Amino acid sequence: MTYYAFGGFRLSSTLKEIAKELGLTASTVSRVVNSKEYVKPETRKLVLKALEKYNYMPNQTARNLRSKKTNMIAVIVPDISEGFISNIVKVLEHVLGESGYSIILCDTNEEPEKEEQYLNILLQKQIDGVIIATVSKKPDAIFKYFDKNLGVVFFDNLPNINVSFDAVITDNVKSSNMAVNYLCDLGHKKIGIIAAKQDETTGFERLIGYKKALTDHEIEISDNLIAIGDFKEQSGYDCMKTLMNRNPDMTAVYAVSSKMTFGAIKAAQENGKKIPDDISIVGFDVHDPSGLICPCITTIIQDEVNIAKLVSENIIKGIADKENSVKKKILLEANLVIGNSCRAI
Amino acid sequence: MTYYAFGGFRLSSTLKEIAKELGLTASTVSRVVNSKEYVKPETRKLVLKALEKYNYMPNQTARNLRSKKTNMIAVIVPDISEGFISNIVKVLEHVLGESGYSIILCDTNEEPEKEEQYLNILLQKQIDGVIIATVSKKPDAIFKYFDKNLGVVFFDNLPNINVSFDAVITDNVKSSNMAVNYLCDLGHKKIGIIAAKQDETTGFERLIGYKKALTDHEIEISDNLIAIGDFKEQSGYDCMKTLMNRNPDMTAVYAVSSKMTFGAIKAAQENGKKIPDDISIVGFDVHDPSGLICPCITTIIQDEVNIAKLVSENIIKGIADKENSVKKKILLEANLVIGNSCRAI
DNA sequence: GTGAAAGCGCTAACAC
DNA sequence: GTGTTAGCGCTTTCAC
Repeated sequence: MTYYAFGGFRLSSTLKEIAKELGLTASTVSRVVNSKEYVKPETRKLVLKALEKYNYMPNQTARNLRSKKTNMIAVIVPDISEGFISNIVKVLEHVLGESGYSIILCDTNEEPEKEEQYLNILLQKQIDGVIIATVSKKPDAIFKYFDKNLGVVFFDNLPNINVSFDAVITDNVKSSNMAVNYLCDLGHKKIGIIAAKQDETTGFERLIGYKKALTDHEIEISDNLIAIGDFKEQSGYDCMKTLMNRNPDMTAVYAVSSKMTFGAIKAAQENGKKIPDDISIVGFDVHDPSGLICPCITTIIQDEVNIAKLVSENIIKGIADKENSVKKKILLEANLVIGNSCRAI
Repeated sequence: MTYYAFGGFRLSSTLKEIAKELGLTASTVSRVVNSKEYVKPETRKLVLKALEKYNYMPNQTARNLRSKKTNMIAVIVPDISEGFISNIVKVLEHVLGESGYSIILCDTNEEPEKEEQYLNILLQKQIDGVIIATVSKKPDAIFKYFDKNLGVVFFDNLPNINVSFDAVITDNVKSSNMAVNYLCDLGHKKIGIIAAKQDETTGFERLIGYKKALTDHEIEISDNLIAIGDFKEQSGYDCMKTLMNRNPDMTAVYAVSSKMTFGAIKAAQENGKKIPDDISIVGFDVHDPSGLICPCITTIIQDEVNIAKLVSENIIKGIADKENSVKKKILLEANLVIGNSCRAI
């Protein structure tokens, strides 16, 4: 087995050092490093050999200072351990990496204040752009950090503010509509919803879609069938209990987040309800990497890959052409993935 | 609703500009910014007001260049969408953030070559440290990037090399031992293992633990009961098929990764085997955020929070005292979480 | 207490 | 073709 001293051959030489070694000047060496013209072929060869010999690596910090670019993009998310988020982050990292960007990951743990703290640090770090799934209720607090030198793209949830900005999101109204239509078409009339915070666009729009579907099917909207949670499992559980209490005749429930779906199912099972025999369930963002969840849950699945690709595309555009890039909101369609958590009635 | 021009109040002024405004010099303003002594109280007050007025933010790029520190730590992982990894990354980000570090996330997608590519870029970016769950088979290729200016901590899988380095890992031998002991104690004699790549320490050591448990229980080790996968679901499926073919009398299987466990279960179910009635299964790293997987799988769960905390602690130490910090390997115990995928025999 | 000067490592405009 | 110079924004001696 080969023996190594910890630490390999990095000598971390500078342009100047190498130039001195060769009796040249930093400019010339720089020209070679950056493959610029106007260097005598022989000189170039000499320099290249020295670069190799000293294992030269350009110091990006110095370059950043000069170019006022860092090739770093921050990705601010509420919870990296959530499937929907980590799937998107994975693609973001991959696609943006191919364009030479590195990703600074910031997990706010769903705490709005942390978004501000992060933005403060990140701007000092001179990042080129920020991709953010915000949970903030105070768009002012966030927007004040954005200036023309920063590319910004929102995804998942949007700030509730009257300014144009770039965003890539799922058409939440349409998705919910699809989910609830599906239940209506199966013959359900008493359909509950476990919605979410109405001051977040995701929560708000998903409720709209539910109402629209009912209206389209000429089913009356009843407040008794609407419960508002906070995206987390416990609230799904609590909401489900409430809904079941209030509506003994409810035959289906639509829950607008994965964790609330899990909570709802546990509440139903605890009350002795079988899924889908006694109650049908449609979820949102329910990922099952195991493929072993039973019953297999019918759920809305967002187009994570394309969300990430479009976010990447737009942040790159936004960084390249800060002044003129037209701010736009891109809506993607989601899919209803049919499992066996719903039955016809 | 308030109206905003996109872009808030950032004026991105420099020390020099502010100094000029006040008829002072950058040094003095710098002293105030950095809360240094030797500034007349009145001057300080004046400067503070100006800093506020112009919303001064120090340019970290410039500071980095000067201080040769960036307060950035790279985290290189094979797959951020895997539960074990994202749980650890979440804690790392949180703990290291509290110490003023930002995290650059690098997902290698299990491709060893990408580790080298990343390290190359990261070193140019002058990161202070790197935390890495390597998948590389050529430790040389990685080690050559590590010098005394870089804090390095390994976790999960270790490079197979004769150099001392910092690492925090689960005691794989002991964990496997625990898993297989459990099966033995339930009375199983014909216990299969779906192990993993023997050139990765994780794969290698988990097989050792299996053998040790059998030996301790005076059960003969049979090659027929050993299948080697690659951590992924398909291989778990394939290995399970092979094991079942070769050993019709096999009553239990231990799979050393979550995805292989899922694959194995599907293969078993496809062959009409009920779990745990016909075959008992113990998995590794099987996370079920839904709590709805049935049967609930008995599995080894690593102590992710403490792994992340110890990694953080050690990378910080390693960065602070590069020369003298003693390189050490920290072994943590895992837990066997009992579900209902195993039965006594 | 404050300023002047140098320099972190690199690049680019301008000279020669 | 190559060197000289200046400067990105900041910190830190060293003078005064």
